[in-house]
Amino acid sequence: MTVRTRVAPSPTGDPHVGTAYIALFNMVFARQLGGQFILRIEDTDQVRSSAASEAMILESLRWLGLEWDEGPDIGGKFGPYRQSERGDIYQKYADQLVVEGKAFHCYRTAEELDALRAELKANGLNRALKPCDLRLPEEESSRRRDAGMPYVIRMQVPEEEGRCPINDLLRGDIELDWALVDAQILIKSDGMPTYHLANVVDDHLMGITHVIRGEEWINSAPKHKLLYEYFGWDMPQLCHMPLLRNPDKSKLSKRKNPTSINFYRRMGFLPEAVLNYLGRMGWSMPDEREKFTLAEMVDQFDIQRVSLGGPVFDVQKLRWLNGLWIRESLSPEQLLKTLSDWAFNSGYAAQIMPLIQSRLEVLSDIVNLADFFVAGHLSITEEHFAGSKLDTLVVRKILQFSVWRFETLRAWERDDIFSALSGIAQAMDIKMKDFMMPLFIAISGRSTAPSIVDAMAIIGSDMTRARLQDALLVLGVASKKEAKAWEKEFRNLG
RNA sequence: GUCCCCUUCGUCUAGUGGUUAGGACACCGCCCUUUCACGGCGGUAACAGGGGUUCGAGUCCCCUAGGGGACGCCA
Repeated sequence: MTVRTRVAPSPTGDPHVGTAYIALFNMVFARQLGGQFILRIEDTDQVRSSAASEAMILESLRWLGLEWDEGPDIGGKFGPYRQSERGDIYQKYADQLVVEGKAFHCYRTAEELDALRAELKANGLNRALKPCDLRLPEEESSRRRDAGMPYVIRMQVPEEEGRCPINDLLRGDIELDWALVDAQILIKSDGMPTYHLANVVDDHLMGITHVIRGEEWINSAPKHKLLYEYFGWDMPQLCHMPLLRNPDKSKLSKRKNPTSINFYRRMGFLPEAVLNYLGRMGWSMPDEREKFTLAEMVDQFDIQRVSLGGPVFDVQKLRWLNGLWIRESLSPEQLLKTLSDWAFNSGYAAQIMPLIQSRLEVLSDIVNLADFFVAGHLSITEEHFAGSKLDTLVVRKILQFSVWRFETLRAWERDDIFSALSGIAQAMDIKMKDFMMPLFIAISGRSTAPSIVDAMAIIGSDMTRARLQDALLVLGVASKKEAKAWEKEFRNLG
């Protein structure tokens, strides 16, 4: 028996706690039954990730204590489906479907697709785009082909009404409407496979027997099932886990919560505690104990004990559990080692030294100079911003725009951060000195501190974001009306 | 809007036809204590609503409501 999970990379390499959550349940499920657990980087979209961001994600998952098996070599190891090494294996299978009439080339442009969707909607048809919608007159089709226009390979799907039964390990049989299943693209115009094709082909080649994934995938299960049928392959048993939620019950998201494993690591949570907490999301030990190790979870695991309501990720309870781990599972000697491994080591602390050396008169000054490098949330108030020459409204915008800009930053490095910030300052026509003041306060808690851009790079993107958002909370987050206006203004900054 | 999934204290959950509906976080009170924390003891607090089935329903069925998700050349 072989279980797999797929992790989607993010440009900055920040692994989402939701990813770790799913990975944990995959691993525990597989290990309990003595099977293999395979982790694969999901990246058919070359824009999203780099080798560096993938390495970061895997490193974070290892930090948590997750371990996975290599799995069979199907033409490439972990990593993106770079066209040179991987792309062709999917192309082959897609071509096979085309030959068999189970997929077809589609020359429709993005504009045409928009129009077709709008037309369906205008006609009151709640139906996905079907092969018949996409069909072009034969001459037009060949004209585009001869002109060398880009095309995609789409799968054939049933056009008639009907239901597709899907079996879920936790929910039993579910029926979905074929009407909602579109002629899914299998190979994009750049030659890369989509998740749907890669997923099915990979899982088959790797002999995957069970797929545990997030609930958001339920709706695409019919496509996957159909592909298995087209290929004549056995379909793995599906199991959809509930989605982790924000306190407002929406799907756990970066905008409302720190979601990166790296944030919790920087914050000083122990990996054992984080994993323990994730294991309590939607699952409980038979004896209801709150604290348990990964090994204990593996030992006692029963997938049927997963409860289906989407659990709210409660940082307060995670803090309590982490405290329990610190108090009960660490000797004073181990605590010291844990602390130095965390931040008082030559890796982390060494980065700080060049920034503070010129400011130090006596060594004890370090506490006041560098506290914010090891702190989590800072306790700042409105008064901290009193020294700024700028209007509070402008200060709030600076903070918000910075947060938004950082969201699109590809790499979290000093120079990129600096140019992002100076770009905003210039566009807003604010002197760099005045522009940076609120950021100094948000990040360090003071208006005078070592280079704040360096500090941001050191404390990491999630901690930076969290502190900026804390500051925004102090000064007042944008109201709905403001948010709309600000977003427009932000876009126009260029 | 359409389809799918979900619904026990504010939050995480136990519960698989008969329970005073249990535990944990948070909150409140008391004790311990030079303070605070830890720890100990106690308290407030939940079966979304309505219909069935049944001697009996948090547990099974139906309807309604609410929440979430999906409707991409993203995964």
